[in-house]
Amino acid sequence: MKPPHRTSITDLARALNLSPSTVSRALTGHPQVSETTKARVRELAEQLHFQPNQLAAALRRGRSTTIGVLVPYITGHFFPEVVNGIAIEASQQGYNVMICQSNEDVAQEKKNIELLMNAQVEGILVSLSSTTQDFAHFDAVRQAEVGLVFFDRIVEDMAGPRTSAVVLDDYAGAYQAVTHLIGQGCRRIAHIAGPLHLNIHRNRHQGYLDALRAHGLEPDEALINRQPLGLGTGAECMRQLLQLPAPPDAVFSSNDMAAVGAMQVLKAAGRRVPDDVAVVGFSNEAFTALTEPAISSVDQRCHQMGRTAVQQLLRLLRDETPPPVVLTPELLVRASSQRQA
Amino acid sequence: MKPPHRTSITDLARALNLSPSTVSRALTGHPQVSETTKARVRELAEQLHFQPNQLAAALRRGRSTTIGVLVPYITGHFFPEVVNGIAIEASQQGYNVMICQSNEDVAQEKKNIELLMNAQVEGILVSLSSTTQDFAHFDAVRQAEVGLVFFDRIVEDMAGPRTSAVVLDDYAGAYQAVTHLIGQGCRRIAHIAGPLHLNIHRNRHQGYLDALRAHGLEPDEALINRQPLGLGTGAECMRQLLQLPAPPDAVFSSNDMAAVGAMQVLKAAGRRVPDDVAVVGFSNEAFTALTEPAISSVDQRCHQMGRTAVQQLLRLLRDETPPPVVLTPELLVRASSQRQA
DNA sequence: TTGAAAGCGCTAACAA
DNA sequence: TTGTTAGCGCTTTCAA
Repeated sequence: MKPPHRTSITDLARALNLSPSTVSRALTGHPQVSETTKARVRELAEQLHFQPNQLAAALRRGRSTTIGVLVPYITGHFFPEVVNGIAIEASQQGYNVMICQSNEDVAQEKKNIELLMNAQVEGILVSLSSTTQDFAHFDAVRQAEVGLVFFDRIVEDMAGPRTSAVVLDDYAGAYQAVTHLIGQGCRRIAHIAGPLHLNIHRNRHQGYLDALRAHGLEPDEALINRQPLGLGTGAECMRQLLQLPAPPDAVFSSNDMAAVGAMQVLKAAGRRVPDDVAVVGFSNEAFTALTEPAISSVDQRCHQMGRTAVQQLLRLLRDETPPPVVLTPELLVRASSQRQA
Repeated sequence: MKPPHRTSITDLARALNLSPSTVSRALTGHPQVSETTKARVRELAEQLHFQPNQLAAALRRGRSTTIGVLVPYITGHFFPEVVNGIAIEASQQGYNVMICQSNEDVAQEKKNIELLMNAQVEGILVSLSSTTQDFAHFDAVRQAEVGLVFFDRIVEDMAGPRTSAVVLDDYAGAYQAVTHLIGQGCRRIAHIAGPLHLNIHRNRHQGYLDALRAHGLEPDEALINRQPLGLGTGAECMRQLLQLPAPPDAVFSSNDMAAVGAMQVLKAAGRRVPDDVAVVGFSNEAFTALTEPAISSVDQRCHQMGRTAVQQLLRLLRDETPPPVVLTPELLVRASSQRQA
């Protein structure tokens, strides 16, 4: 069995009676190489389907042109969209992308960070696993002169060399959503808030509170629920709300799944959405457009977030120190919160 | 500014008064190294946070332990789920994953294949772009002794060295779905089939026809629609079906989006689902569980497909010649097709 | 404008 | 059990 020989620069050099260095230079378009030589080299390379060995080049240069991405998981709506943005921007900038998932597990997160470091990536884009409390594994990254950009789920107080972040302005999104509901005439707006130890939920909750107060409405603790967010809990929560002496005339949910659950209960109870109770969710999941009525939701600019994360990383690699980027979300008004004029 | 020196095997060797080879062997658990030396090496490696340079190792070994994945896009439901399966299996088998998307464009597909080859991947898992007609760019892959596994969207007649495939048995999925509808008492079953030039749609269509005939029902051309599948076309198609002299008592749609469209029209027209008209979709998209009623659908075993693709690749790399794998889909019966007993 | 030589960090014969 | 040596394929001084 003959060795699986892929054509190398040395091969080209031999065939053309040139030195490897010249061939290498010709291929990378070095200005000091004569046009004729360049032409000869390129022609042969083309003809033999020559593919340069990135590994060798990277080893020699000390630059891999690869960036690592570490997300809690790659399914659902949000992360695939962000990763899509990352992939597109990275490819435009001439970088490859290596993707890992932590499955919301710190141990795997740690392992994956090592893996990416071993692969000699030039930078890492991370969205933290929900179980991450200790951040020591990221120190190693920065010591190794590898860029680090957190997105969406970030380490709050992690200013540091070669580190930046991209987040969504959850506060503004919630504020927009609630302001919109008030504009539709709603006065008792419930909030399915999610567990407040997560910063995204905390910020959305604050946006909710501030929007109410800014319009002269006093938040009512009875209208606020802090259960984990899911279809079932959204439904359960709505049932409780309907039994209040003064039930709400709107619901702002911190995620879309819970909003669906709430809406199903409303419909089953014979309440009209949006006329009796208006509903707004958060994340702009694909299914929000498919329920009946379609659910208004806050779009998280996933794609933009991915692109921005890559851009931040490239700035870090140029030794700039870009401040964290905060993206402004966009409220998409659909039937669930649009009352007749 | 001091050079960004990451600890190397040579460093460890110097510090321990050993040769690099011994250190290397100790690190990889070579049996011929004394336990004491191993312990010393490991301890120092730990202490200095030593991370081996994969690039160098891969170059030397001629094996990158990286596999490439090329999909039309990484958003939506199907591909992220498959990629998830790939990532998990690959990681378990000690491989890294490099992901590219073709955006349904042959040119990008070609470019990405080259990119992956340059990165010296050991194998590539591909789902074809819908515009791919010419397959020359894949010949190069196999000539380079790189494994090639097609999944979902495959090259039909591409038997070849170091090549395999994983697909879903679309025919069986459709057959199951239609048989189920017949079992629910449906007799005039419409089919939103999608354009039949795509093999997946063709196979599902055939499954539909055969299931009908197997139960003594003659297919009615008036009940079959071949428009591209979307929310709008599903709705449009349903409107037409309702105007037939003998409208259908069930709809089997080749995808879930069109099923939602059809169901919205049914509800708007005051038909009860499933009692007047039962509905079954295909793909088990997340939103099928969220509509009202929830839509029965055929699950495509995305996760399994990803894992299997990796397994097939590893077999190819062991010089086996595994036959293509055909996965059997699973019908998930939900409210949209479940009539009272 | 081109070539010679060295070396990125690692591993694997072969030797001792 | 450990060390010596060579080289994976590429880039990059330095010299011609």
